Amino acid sequence: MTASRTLAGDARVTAGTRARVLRAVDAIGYRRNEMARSLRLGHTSGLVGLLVTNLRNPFYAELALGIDSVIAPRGQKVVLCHTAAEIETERRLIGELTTRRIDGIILAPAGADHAYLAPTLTAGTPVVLIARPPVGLAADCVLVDDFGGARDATERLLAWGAERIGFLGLPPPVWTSGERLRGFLDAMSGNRGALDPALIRHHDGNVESARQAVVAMLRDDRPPDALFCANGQTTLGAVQAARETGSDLVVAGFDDLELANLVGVRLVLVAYDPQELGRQAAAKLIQRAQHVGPLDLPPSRIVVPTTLVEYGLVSRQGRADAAGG
Amino acid sequence: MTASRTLAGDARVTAGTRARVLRAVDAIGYRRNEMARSLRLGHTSGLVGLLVTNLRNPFYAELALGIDSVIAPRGQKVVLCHTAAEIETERRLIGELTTRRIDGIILAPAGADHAYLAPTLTAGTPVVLIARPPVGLAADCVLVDDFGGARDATERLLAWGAERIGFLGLPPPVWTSGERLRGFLDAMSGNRGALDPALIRHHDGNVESARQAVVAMLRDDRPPDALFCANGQTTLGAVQAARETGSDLVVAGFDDLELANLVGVRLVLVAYDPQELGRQAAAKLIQRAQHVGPLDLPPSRIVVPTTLVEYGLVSRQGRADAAGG
DNA sequence: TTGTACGCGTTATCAA
DNA sequence: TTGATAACGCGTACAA
Repeated sequence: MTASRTLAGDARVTAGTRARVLRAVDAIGYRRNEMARSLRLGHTSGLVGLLVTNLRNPFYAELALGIDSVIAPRGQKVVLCHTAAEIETERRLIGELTTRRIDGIILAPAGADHAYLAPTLTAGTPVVLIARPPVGLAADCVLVDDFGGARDATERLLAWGAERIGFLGLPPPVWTSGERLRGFLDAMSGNRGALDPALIRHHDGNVESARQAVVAMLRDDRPPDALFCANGQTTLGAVQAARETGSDLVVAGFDDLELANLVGVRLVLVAYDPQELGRQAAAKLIQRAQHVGPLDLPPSRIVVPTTLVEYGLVSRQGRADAAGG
Repeated sequence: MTASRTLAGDARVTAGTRARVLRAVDAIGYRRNEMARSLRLGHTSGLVGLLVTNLRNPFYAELALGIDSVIAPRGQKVVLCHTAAEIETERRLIGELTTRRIDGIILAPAGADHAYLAPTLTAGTPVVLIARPPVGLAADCVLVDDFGGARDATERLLAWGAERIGFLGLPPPVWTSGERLRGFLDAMSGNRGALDPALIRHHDGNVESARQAVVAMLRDDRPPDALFCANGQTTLGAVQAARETGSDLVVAGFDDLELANLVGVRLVLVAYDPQELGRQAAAKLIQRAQHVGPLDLPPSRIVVPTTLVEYGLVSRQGRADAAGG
């Protein structure tokens, strides 16, 4: 129909007919159907799937923002899916997304084995893994420098003179916690005297379980004088525990913290830019979508760097007291 | 084709042919095209658009989670769009979403006038506004009890014995800040002596501008002894300023805070459940989609309640010191 | 400049 | 039980 040409901005339409078409469009509130358009044109959906395990973690909101900043200028949008860390949910959602001809998937995987994604990749839907490397699969991933960040933070604790350093994180199956433990141990290898295997502990993953674990450590006969916390929730719990027990515990942890300078605990935190992870993942997805065969380009592993941020103690009088007193 | 019937689980297919179809499907990695399917069936996209002004605000992540918890069991998904508080971007995104036959839109509007949404509504796409009521439009909305929360928190400051209470928020065009100012003034009407119009101020919206504004107030000849902060960023800045100047300022504020008990400032915060807003908005969207005419059901205004949370001062020795010393 | 025919991938309907 | 045909709304190619 001529209407199609008019709306497409085709020059071969009389000004008169164009006006008539536009008037009619306005009258009936016509909007062209993008689904039908995509079907005819062989387009994909213009949607990028983002699957996350825990939307409450502000990390994922920042991640989404980074992705959006790259894909929105191309007219693409983010479909946000919450897997609740359930592998079955993750698989089902991936299936539903691919049948909608999604442009690509950015996945923070729940499970340790990602082989089930192979058919999705060979079917032409690019997948980029976030925060964990692929296992049993050749796919792109964007990681945080978990090992280096943990090592650097631990070395800072040693430089501060810590003599008994503990480690608290999530149980081993979680890849990031494992890497952070490796980084911790690497730093400690230079000062084995400060390392007591009994001070390497794990907790459930929420703030409260971390708090209880740290309280238990602090009330022990030989409490640590410093603690490395493998994730943000752990750090929150540790800070609460240190204040609650009146301990002088010095804390290192992954993920930066709002108001960290005011919590009354000496801290060194591993900071990184979650938006940068999103930007890198989205860019890789776009690059991958432009290549036809999945193996034109070898799978890449992009590592986002970390930095340390120190927080001393701010006294009630407003002096920054870096000596920890 | 018989393949369609097989995949649809139609009973009128021989076990033999069914097996042959499934084998072929497996061999070529066939996935049915949901876009074509929707076109034929007259379905909508199964997507709900969520447009937010600032993804970095954790409020929106919680909101998305609440929405997802209601729509995911129905097979729907959230399309997340970041408007960056730009009205033009908001309008463009809404246009792009409606052409994709989106099931509905949940919008945290950037501007004050929402009349431009009327065609979208009459075209049959339900819209629910979040956190701000519609202006120039008959549409559903889900609000926080901004007025009541602000009033309650201010009354708590008065009950604590505050004698000079300031107000800091975003400039008037922001509806929520206006409501919170109304609530503040309502509470103060019972104690006009504590009210000094010179202590009602506004700032830009980020933590740093709030901090500077509060430092200025505290260094004034007649500083406030308590401050109501109209949003979360404001509260963060105020807490920093109070600690930095060594002031005994007591702070009330909207939005709860992580580690609020440790920041060394006596606080009363207005808390609410952002997930509940999301659930309510999604439920309303679904209800609206089930009614054909836009006016079968009158537009509703759902208000989510708030609660107060008090934080005293925790001394370094671990005592909770509710007297503020 | 405008209208007609066809096909994108799928399913409803009817014929075989 | 299976295969053929038409149609969902749109855009391309060609005819008028």
